Amino acid sequence: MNTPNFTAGKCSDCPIRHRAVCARCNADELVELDAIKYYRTYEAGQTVIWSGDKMGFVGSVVSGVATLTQTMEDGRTQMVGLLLPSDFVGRPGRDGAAYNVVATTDVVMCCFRKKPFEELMSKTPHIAHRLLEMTLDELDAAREWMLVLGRKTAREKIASLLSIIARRNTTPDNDSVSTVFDLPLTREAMADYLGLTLETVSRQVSALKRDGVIQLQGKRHVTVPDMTRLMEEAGDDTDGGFLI
Amino acid sequence: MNTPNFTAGKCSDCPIRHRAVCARCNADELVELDAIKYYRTYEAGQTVIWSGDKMGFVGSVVSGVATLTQTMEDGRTQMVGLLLPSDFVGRPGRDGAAYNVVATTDVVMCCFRKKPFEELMSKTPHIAHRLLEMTLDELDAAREWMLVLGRKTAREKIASLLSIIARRNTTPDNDSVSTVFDLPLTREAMADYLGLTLETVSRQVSALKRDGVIQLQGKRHVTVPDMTRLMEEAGDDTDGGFLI
DNA sequence: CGCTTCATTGACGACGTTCAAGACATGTGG
DNA sequence: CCACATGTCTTGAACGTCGTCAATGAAGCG
Repeated sequence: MNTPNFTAGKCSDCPIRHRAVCARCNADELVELDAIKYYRTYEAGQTVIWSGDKMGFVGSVVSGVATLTQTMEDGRTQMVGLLLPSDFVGRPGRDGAAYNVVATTDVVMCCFRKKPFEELMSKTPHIAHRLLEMTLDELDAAREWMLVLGRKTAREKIASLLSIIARRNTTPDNDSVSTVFDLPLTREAMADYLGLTLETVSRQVSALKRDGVIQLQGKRHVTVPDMTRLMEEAGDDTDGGFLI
Repeated sequence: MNTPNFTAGKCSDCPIRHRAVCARCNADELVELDAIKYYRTYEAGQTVIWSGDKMGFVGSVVSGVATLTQTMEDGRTQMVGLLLPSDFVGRPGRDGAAYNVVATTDVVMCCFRKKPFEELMSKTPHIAHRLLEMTLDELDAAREWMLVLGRKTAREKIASLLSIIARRNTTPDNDSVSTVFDLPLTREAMADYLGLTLETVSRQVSALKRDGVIQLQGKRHVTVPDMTRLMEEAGDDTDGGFLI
């Protein structure tokens, strides 16, 4: 139900039309993209791409959530990206995948065959410009996350993750102030995101609940009565100083 | 002496001509860039840009080393980027700086006035393409660093930092195998990079020295007798599996 | 019902931080 | 030349956060 059925294919009806890599394209360019695109679906838990494998395509997440992870030989793993609808997957100009991509919910991807996509990119500036913009945003997000990983306590890390998900994933709430959302991640995935163990994640989530910062219905459904409080717990500036 | 005197201004003689944001530009485009560029020098320790300030320019590091840092209200700081010669500073399309930029050695910057640079970017694809490529590389580096911050031990972190600096900063060594370089960072800066305290950095550097992984002449001059050993200590794949 | 997966909770210990003292190098002034 | 100050780094001891290991609970499914 939070995976809307979009596998039809008309770009004009596409839910991510205005935010994805194709956002700036005009009608003509969309026709060209249309010719090299196809949809693929992945079930929750399925691996989309293995690190090191040759990639035949790049693409956008249309619906669902996927994760980007790195793994060391001994099995320690770190998530390095959370892919939400409209996020771009793959790197033009590179053959091999640098990370594992795993679907954490059912996922629909809009894929472009890589070679034609690269040619299209060099012909039309709109795609390249949008991709640059998106990459710069991701770089900012990665750097924000470096602060979380390097300097925040376990409690602050959890609060940071919750407020990020809340910001990108809120379902407009009927009863006013409080923010409500579903966690798209298991405790283990949260741990991999935050550089913690799943036990520590569980403990800190419980602690935030005990202290009234969040409420839980089941294990995944979260209510935040006071976002400002949550952001204070995250150690962030509460007065969101935004850059344009 | 490791700050070569380049403040003259002919792009053709520029030491970073082939790697910076201008790398792909042809002669005509260089002329246009030339018209909006100017050089600035900063002394070691000097702040180049304050986070939040309005930025009138973007630019490239020509020589020297600078750092990109984020700071929390209570003073905890995390380095999120290490700017070496040819690296790009600033974000086209954004007015305010998101990070502090501090020169750790004497630095020469090649600056472009922001507005004209943005106009030039939208006219010529070469600059935008090169910037996209560089941004993707930086994103990869940031993600690599997330693994270091989230999952590596203090000892592995130090070894990781040393091997990165060794890779980008090696002075070709007369006597064969061993790798020699100068650390451009204080212990405190290393700590800020690695999400550690300076005491822990000091202890782990001493430990690596005691165990023969590195040798020190003074506090900054490092000799690595066996790079493979160092990379093992870093927890990295020793067989550098490279992506193209 | 048993089986699996995901999550919670407790006890204990290791790793890294904190606090504190001291080493070492460089520079300044008497 | 020595006394003194300053900045950078090293080292030690005590502490605390988070990881490890293990048992238990809760929910979904054949």
